Amino acid sequence: MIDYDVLSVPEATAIQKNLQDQTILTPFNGPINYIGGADISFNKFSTTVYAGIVILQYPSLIPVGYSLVKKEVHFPYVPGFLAFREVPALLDAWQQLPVKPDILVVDGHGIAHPRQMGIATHFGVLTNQPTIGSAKKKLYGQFEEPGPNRGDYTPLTGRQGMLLGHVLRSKPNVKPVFVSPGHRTGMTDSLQLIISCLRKHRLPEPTRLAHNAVNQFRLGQLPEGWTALAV
DNA sequence: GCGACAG
DNA sequence: ATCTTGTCGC
Repeated sequence: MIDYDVLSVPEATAIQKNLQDQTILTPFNGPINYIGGADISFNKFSTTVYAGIVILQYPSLIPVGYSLVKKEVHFPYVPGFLAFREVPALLDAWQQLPVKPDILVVDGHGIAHPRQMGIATHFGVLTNQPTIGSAKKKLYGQFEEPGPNRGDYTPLTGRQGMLLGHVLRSKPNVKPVFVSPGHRTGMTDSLQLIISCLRKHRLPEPTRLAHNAVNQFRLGQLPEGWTALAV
């Protein structure tokens, strides 16, 4: 495995281009018993990142456990290269899972990226696992504001009008979220799955719970390692 | 040169 | 991303 911490942006770009043609975007059919949510948290100006993956039952969306890992990172945050900063820690959290979820929702974009290699796609290709990207802000592409009701959505397009994902109104009166396929998932199924994960909040349950977990972990409220919940 | 810019 | 008070709306 390449050491992301010592890469230059040009070298990272070359890696993205290489991983790009390994991406599989066929629709996800398989049944879903467990779905995962992945996110990262860190203190400003610190090189320590707190990564976590939460596992939820599907379709109840009841959390059954979480894998938390602390790691040092030196690759800086550069728009378009988020994966080189967060993927290493997420891989540690992933390997620590006793059982893998059927599909994973990553906080960030999938193919809605300049080179179609957002963090969800990058992580998916490396682990060969089905992933979906769910981001709070646009990185790349054009779109029209979706309607006001929960579930309303509009297409996110790139060069030549290529469909990269969707802009989804996850809740009334809040900014929309950006959904795009990561790896081994398609455009329609990824959008529908995220819609099925919406409850009372702006963010879909997998990433919302992952965000809560890594934040509590960073604040010392939760222990590192794998923790099974009593459900 | 100017605007955009995941976390 | 994180920091951080009050305030508006359902």
